Amino acid sequence: MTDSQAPVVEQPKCDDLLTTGDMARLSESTLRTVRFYEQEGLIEPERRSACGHRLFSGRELLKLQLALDLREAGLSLQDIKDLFCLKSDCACPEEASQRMSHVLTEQIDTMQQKIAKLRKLREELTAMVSVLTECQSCDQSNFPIACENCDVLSSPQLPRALQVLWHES
Amino acid sequence: MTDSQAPVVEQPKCDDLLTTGDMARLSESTLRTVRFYEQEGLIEPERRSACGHRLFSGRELLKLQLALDLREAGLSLQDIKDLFCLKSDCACPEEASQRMSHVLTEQIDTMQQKIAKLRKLREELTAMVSVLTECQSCDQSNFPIACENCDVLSSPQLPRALQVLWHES
DNA sequence: TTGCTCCTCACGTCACGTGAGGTGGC
DNA sequence: TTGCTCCTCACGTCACGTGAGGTGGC
Repeated sequence: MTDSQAPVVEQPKCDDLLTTGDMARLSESTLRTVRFYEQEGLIEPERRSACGHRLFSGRELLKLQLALDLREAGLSLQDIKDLFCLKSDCACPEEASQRMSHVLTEQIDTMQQKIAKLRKLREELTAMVSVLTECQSCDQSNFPIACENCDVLSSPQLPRALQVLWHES
Repeated sequence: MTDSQAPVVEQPKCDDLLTTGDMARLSESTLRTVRFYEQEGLIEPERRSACGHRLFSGRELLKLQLALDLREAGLSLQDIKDLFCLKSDCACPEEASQRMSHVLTEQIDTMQQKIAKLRKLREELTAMVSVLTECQSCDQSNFPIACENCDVLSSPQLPRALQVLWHES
């Protein structure tokens, strides 16, 4: 298994720590967010450099990335903090895995609902764009008054977005 | 077509207006949100009642509902205001339909990306819950130190959420 | 008189954004 | 000396939440 030809010495690399800027770049967030998440107790630098710069481990980058994804999914920072310390707040594996599974299952559920809502809205907007292609070649001079009587908008089941964003009355 | 048996007189019903409370209930939002959206110029009451209560038309309810859905999808109130007055800011149907289609297509795109991100995170959490079922019947007394050497967590491609929320180091 | 629904300030909150002014190593 | 990256306040912003105190019709 060991390659004696190229004995790349696996350095312990215990010092390849990440700066705040590294963290921001690698997580596609901002300096401000990295500092804010530290202040809120979501991540913690391993130590500070001589001149006071924060230095984070790779594990903290993982935590930051997961936290950002969970935020985007709609969880509050408090929710995420609770998740981060759920396991260590438990006394035994049964309790920990049960509580964790319970919380995660709830979150999976609300994510599913969000996905469904987004899909529905996306469908609505897509339907609207499709109707609008008919308007691209409209030759009515009397705009937008003529729209009111236009047969393009006379469908009985006009998508709501079209009613609101295109129809007047 | 007219049913002479039951001549339901179609009232003009020009007065079946909605109160702020009606708007909040029917849109599943709050009194505060309805008033805030009015203040920001997204909706407008048809008139006020004698005692100063806002009275909205059904069309404003549609606008409010769409606005709330677009907000949930990630648009800012300014984005939504821009959408609401895009058509009337245009001079001809070609310009209006083209600009509207362009904006909507961009939004559909970002929604698609959001859906993809949510699906991915949901998959990650689902995978984690599935691994956790193995921990439900764990008989290790030495929790959580024993987890570190547990073969359940020794998979080479452990989901990130599991690494962050379950693994210690 | 009591509930209920509405009203207008006005301060609070959450998750950051955005300068202002300063430091330290190439 | 100049850029670059980092630092700490500290005020601003967006989309509301949350009382406080008051009104008006059943």
